[in-house]
Amino acid sequence: MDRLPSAKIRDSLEQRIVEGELGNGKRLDETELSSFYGVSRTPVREALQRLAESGLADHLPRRGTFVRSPSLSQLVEMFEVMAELECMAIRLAARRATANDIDALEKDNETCRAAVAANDTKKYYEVNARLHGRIYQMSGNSFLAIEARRLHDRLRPFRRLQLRVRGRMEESMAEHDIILAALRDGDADLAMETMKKHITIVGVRFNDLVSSFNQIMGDE
Amino acid sequence: MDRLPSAKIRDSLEQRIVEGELGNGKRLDETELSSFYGVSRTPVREALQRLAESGLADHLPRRGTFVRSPSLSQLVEMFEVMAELECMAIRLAARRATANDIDALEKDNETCRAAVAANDTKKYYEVNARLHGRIYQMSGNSFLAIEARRLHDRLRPFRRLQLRVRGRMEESMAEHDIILAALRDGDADLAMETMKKHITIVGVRFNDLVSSFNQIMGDE
DNA sequence: TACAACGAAATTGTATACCAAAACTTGGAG
DNA sequence: CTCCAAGTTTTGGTATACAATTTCGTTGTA
Repeated sequence: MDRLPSAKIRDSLEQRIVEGELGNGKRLDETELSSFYGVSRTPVREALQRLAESGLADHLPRRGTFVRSPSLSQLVEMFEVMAELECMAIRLAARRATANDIDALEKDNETCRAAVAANDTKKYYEVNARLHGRIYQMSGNSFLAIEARRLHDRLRPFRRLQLRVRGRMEESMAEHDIILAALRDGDADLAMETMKKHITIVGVRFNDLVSSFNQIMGDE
Repeated sequence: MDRLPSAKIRDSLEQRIVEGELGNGKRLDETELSSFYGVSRTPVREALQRLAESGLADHLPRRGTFVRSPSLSQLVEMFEVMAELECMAIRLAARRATANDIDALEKDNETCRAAVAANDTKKYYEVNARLHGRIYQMSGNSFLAIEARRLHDRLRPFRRLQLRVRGRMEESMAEHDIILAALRDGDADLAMETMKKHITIVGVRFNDLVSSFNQIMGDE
């Protein structure tokens, strides 16, 4: 699998954006990026076009391309949609999951729990993402899986908002437990209900959210 | 609003794809397109990158860019997700709709009904799209509105599948009526339930679907 | 100081020419 | 007919040039 430089650049930029290295309206200078990646402007421009198309950047004609960090209200909207997609995935997964699938989830969940105990947030995020990705796959709807993963990735830098709230990490683990148990029982309704609560940030007090948000975004 | 040539080409290609002019794995030749649009290869290549990113085309390294027509199973998956998004939109809209909003919907619905009576399918599709778009807006979640519209557009050439089935058009109108009435009553549950039925193609018999699909796609 | 106008510098968008690498085509040879 | 090799085509990318704008800095003025 020999990917093209332009595709690699696109992915690298995506990663650097969602990891926060390039944040908050940062200008993506074509010549600067071409020297950074050691290529000419052409592949860089193509990468930027694709970033803009996928919504991670904003392209203003003859002005430049800028990292698009969603506003707080857009962020809430995105989480609202994410909750719906996760809900849908778990509902389908509850119908289609095999014992093997659920075992794999349990395993991830235990790894997650260990990460919480060890206070290893990096590990937690990583395994958590894998767990949710597994659920998307288990839904049996590959289009849903792709879209959910895309949105999940895009929300990654903001997901920690959910965990800033005191005790949220333990609560989150408890929700995972309930969801997995519901999956084993084939109780789609309980799984959905818990998942919606699990994802949504509506329950987070608005002030907490705004302050965390400003911390992440650099406040200005 | 002076758009760039590359953006215009991208949109033109998108339109030509969803309208069916460029269908089913059609190769998008860079030099051919550049002479067609009277520009050099550069802006064409950028337009193709964006098309591929948005999922309307497939980009195979060093082989070319091809119109991506979803397989039948992918199509079912996409409609499944579409139903979920529409459901979500109508649920939110039921909470937030003003009398004015609903009046506008009623007006579109009447225009729709007239189009059905006159057997004017083109008009029907157009107004139907406007009506659904209005519901997305009414959800108050602009991110949902954008995503729903994007998927709606991508499914446009296949939406007629739903209407191929005998009597589906009248049934569809009846569903619109129920949804609007439910909106007026603030009955989100009824609106959602009807909307889900309205969008989903699961109810369509599989054979009907396959044969219609093959007709559209050129069968081969 | 504040500010408006003007011009220089920088950046984007496209054109053009060119080339390497990979894929496709074609024309036998067996 | 199948297989293989040479030639052709197409893509991905470099380098360069240049028009269209935007941005920035400076100057002149109130």
